[in-house]
Amino acid sequence: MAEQALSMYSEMKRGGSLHPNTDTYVALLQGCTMLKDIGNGTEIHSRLGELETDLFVGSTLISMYGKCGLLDKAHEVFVRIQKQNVVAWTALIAGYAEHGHGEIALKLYKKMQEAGICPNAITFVCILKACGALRATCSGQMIHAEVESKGLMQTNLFIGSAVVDMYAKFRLLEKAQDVFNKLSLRNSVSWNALISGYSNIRQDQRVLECFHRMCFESVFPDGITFACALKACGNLNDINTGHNIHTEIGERDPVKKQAFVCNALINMYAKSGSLLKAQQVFNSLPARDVVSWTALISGYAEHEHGEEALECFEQLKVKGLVPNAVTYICSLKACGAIGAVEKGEEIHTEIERRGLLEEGLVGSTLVDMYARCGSLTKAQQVLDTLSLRNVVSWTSLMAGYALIGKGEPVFANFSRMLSEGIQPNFITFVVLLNACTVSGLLNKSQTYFQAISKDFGIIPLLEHWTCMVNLLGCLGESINVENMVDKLSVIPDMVLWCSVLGACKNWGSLRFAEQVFENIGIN
DNA sequence: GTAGGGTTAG
Repeated sequence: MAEQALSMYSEMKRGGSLHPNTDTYVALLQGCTMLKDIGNGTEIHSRLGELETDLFVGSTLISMYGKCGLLDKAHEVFVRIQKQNVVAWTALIAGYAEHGHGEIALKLYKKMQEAGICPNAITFVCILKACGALRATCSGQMIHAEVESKGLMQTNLFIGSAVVDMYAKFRLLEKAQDVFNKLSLRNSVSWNALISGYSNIRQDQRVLECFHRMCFESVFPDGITFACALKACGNLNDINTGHNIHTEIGERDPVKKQAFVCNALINMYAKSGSLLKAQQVFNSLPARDVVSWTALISGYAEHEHGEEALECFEQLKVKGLVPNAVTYICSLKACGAIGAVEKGEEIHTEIERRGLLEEGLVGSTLVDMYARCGSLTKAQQVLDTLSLRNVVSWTSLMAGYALIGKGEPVFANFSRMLSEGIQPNFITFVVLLNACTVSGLLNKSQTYFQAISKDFGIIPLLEHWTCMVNLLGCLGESINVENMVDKLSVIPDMVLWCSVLGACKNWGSLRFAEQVFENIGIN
């Protein structure tokens, strides 16, 4: 439709005899908005002349620029409109709300009311969205109360869904669920608002419960519902449900053609380790975007197929696609896993060239890659250049030193990390205790072990006890191992028992080994 | 006749 409108427009320009009216221009600009065709949109705008200030044409222009993220242009048009009504205001607010400028959206909302214009249902939807994105809980609750008092919650499904979505974005899922339960009508959008909320806080079991419940209540899931459900299956390793959903999608024509649904399928199989299925779905796609490739790379990288992951990384570039930050992160993980340091260096150069080093987890993954490959000098260099050094990047570096048997730099970097005001996490302590083991430092390890709870308020976990048992075992402190097992504040798992048995084997403590086997229940 | 909801790779 939109394409047709634009080709009619070309025809009109060629003929030169047609005189489009406001309706024609509104339709044309809507076409450009749908196609995100800002080139044609701007050209049409330049031909408008006086018509630009018409309320209908002007509002459509604001919407077009707003949706395409050209907010300054949207604002300029808004100012030139003679008498802005609620539609013009809302179109402008929507633009800001949709492009991460919730703060401005809220300010405009206030100004609109100061100008004597009352918000309507659509304005509320936009402003609820802005509150959700900003995590503006106070304003959000006030707006919620206002729409409630106007009785809009029960009469307008858009509003009901927007309120559920807002609380979900606040991560107040109990509240979101509460609002949802009180809705008199629910459609796929209200369900999706709730489901995506659970999905974002990784309540994957809840996601699937909602999914089934929704189907039971005869509300048809759409592409977005399927995408959330598949993500949950991947996280839960629930390949059965995932496969059932796959079958269901195959029977639903518009849904199975949506790119993001197909990508969610690839991801589900890849995450659950069904790499063959992931590759099959991938191969069957008519068009593959960078997300499809990245989902596949991630699957290979996480399941010990580093070579395949890097092969995909090359292929995607051959196809003319541009890797993004997530693609680099997954590919670097593959390099770290198989020790492909040269490939890692190549990717590093690419990241620097494209200015992506500070994006998300790119920097810490790069440190981790060098550390795993044993290139500690490079790892240290990268860490030093990062403007934001977090606990993950510090710990990765320290783990790398421990891995090659160097304890001293682990302790030195730990001090530097603390002096920068970064708090260690439980993995940091695992690394520190391992460093004590490789350096044979019993006293130091005991100091760190005590510091876990005393200075940092973390309860020592299984992993920390295992480190201590390993250390005592290495040093031949068999009596201390026995004492430690008596004092455990955690329920031992097989990993810990194996460490204990390792210590027994080192020092020939057959008697204690027999006790261990009794404990595990093997005689 | 102009403005509005939920989504995939880390």
